[in-house]
Amino acid sequence: MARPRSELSPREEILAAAAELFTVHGYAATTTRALAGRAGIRQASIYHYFDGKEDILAELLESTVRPSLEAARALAGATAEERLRELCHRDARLLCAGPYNLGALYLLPEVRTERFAGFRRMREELKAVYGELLAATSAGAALSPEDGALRTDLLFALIEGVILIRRDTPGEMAATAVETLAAATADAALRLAGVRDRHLPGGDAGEA
Amino acid sequence: MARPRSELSPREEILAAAAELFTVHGYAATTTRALAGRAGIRQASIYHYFDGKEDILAELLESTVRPSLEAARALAGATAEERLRELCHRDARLLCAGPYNLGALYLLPEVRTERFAGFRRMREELKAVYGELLAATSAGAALSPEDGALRTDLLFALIEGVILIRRDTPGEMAATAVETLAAATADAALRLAGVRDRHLPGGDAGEA
DNA sequence: ATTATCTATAGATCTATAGATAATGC
DNA sequence: ATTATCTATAGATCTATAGATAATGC
Repeated sequence: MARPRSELSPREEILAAAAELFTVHGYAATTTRALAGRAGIRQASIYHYFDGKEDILAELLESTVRPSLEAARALAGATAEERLRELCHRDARLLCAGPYNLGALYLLPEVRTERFAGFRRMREELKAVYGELLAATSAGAALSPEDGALRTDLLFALIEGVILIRRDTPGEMAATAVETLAAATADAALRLAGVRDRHLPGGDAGEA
Repeated sequence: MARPRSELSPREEILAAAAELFTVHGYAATTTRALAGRAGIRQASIYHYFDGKEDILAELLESTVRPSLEAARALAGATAEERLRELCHRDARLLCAGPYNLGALYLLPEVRTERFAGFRRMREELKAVYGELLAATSAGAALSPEDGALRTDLLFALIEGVILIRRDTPGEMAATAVETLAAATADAALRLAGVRDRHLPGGDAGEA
């Protein structure tokens, strides 16, 4: 139709609208009409690009974990401790950067339904990587399998906790604030994991 | 009407139904009809007990943080470290005990609306207690105000992360599982806070 | 011929209120 | 007289589809 009111294709426009409205108001409370309004098209035109409202959320969810999962499989650090820090730092940054709090989509109650099992599986895989890395550290190796699983849950919960922190912060975070939070989260995650910091005897890595 | 189909008054029956349905399906996706059905009454009868659907959620939210907040103001521990552990342990237990994952109500997108400002204020007060306790520990006292605020956010995020952990656990947690998770969460929280465990050189307090 | 878009609407809800009826407590 | 409960429904949506119209790409 050659009416590019912005850089984005209509399909991307719909996804951007959904990213904003689903994260702020939730899935059920966001009508297809509101979505269309924000995307600059008519309500019915959404169905030319998506089979239904659920498909929009599914695409957003998967496009959000996929980069984390792929990055998790290609970590550069030499030791398990270094790779774990790298993973935590990167995920924390992904969660707090960008114009919308996309991680908040994970929190939506609708995500528990069968339709989003694909997303949940990817998220479980990501968590499994955290578990393997933790088990490969000297602190993690000292734990029983049950305690290791428990600590993995807590570690992963802390990373996802960044979503909650961001939700309480109004507006988009500045680039420096993103870095500060990501670094502090990685530090906190390693302390939680029980990894002793070998650089500074005080305990804090202190990248302030 | 003298038809107590259970121990609960109709009003409590409605709140119990809402606790279940709001935590599982969310607020917007739960209809007043579904609520009434679960409570064993007719849809319109809800309005005899509540002014509207929002009031039901508001009551659930406030009745969930209030105990945490009151307990936070009456901690028994002698040192700040002990009181912080006590607070973390108690909140973690409150979040993972009970038949429904009531903490999941905090995650609902609707909670950000003006109607629930009262709840949000109470939650902020609870977080402030965490911040004060952290600052009173030797580890916390060593931090700049900014780093202290950041670490408080992370500490609080970990505690609320228990909600996410529980959400991934099917069914109600057994009493022993609740204790294990609450203790592990408190341990993890203190490591995150930077509090050195003075009892065991290994790092873990280990109340398993 | 296919792709993109729109208007109009079917069909299914949903919240909250109106108004009736019955039980309860003075 | 008040409290509890019900049936019925007004009024407002909401999702998805039908079907028309126009632009695009062979």
